[in-house]
Amino acid sequence: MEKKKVVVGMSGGVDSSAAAYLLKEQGYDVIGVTMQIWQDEGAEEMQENGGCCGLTAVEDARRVAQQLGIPYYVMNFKKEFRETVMNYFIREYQSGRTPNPCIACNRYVKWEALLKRSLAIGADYIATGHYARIARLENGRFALKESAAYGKDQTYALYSLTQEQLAHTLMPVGEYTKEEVRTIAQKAGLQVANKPDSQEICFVPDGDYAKFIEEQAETALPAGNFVTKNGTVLGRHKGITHYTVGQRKGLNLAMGHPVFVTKIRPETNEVVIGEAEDVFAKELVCAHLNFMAVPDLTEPREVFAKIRYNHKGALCTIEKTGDDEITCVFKEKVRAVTPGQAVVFYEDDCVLGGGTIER
RNA sequence: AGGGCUAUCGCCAAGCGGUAAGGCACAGCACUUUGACUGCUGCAUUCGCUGGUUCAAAUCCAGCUAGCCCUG
Repeated sequence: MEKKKVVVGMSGGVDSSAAAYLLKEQGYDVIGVTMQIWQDEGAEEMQENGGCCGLTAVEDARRVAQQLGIPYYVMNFKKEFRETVMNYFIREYQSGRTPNPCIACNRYVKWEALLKRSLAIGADYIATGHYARIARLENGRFALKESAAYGKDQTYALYSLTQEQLAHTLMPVGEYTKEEVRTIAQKAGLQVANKPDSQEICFVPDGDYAKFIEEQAETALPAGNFVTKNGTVLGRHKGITHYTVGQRKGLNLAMGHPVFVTKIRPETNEVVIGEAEDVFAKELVCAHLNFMAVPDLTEPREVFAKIRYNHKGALCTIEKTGDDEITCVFKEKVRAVTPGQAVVFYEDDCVLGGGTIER
């Protein structure tokens, strides 16, 4: 019988390289693809920028593909990335919210644009080096399950995948720990086995996202006031794009004790400042829902919710409070519920679904 | 232009004759496929200025300067 064809998104890093290797071993007809997303042509010295979207990506990925003896292509997704990730990123910050570009990239670029193009060239699946497992549940639905790698699980950033997308996705690395993956890459003789993990926002190489926004938008948002919840003015802020809920550093407020951003009010251009305990909240409301393990939420349910990447999760009760809205009441207060970030619901190690935090 | 008080790192603030605490802010690093949080490290050879007393002064004395308060 004919081998299934799979397109592997190769970043040049260990994980996706190992993924390609594993799939080849498993007998798939593997095609390596690197997505070109934000790099400027001829961008010279972004070399350091390892990881998911760095520039050395193409070079490293091509070498790995060659080693594995699989066809390799570079596909240009700059337009899609620009529109669905960078512009979204800028817009969100300018609205006083805090976006998660990785989630947008997964959703719109990897699992929409890349999948579409891959299917178009005759592939049955796309695969990535994400630390997550895909399972077919008894109810017939596809769902993500947390990876075997303790601190590395990436299901949070993938909660928005649809059934259709999951049906055409493979994540071979999800069965292993990071150490095991490095070992696999080493044994396979891949030179990228020891590349450091990626981090920070790939299209903001120097980490100064606020500066990036100002450059891209070609205009900085106006300075405004830091205020207490009672309206007392504490000082001036540099523009709301510089802040996020729960932030402490960079406020330049010497109050004698640490103070934190509690809320951002775009309407009045105010950034509300409060005490450490003021940034804890008992509940949140999310929208733009996506369901995974279940088709919908018909009655209240007790689940674990992660409200940011690397959040350990907190016990809560979720209930549908609108057509496309869920209210989540936590058993214990959680720190820094931040509009714009995603909340993902888990039952055991299985992703039930999630949404975008609105308030 | 009478009287009193205070002047120590960007902010707050210990110190009271024996050779500059601490907090906040700030910086760097670590952590991290988002933003944050967190942790670690660093951060006044110098105490408004000028003299004096003393083996030794930020600490005592005098003058000057500045700010605050009260009384003109």
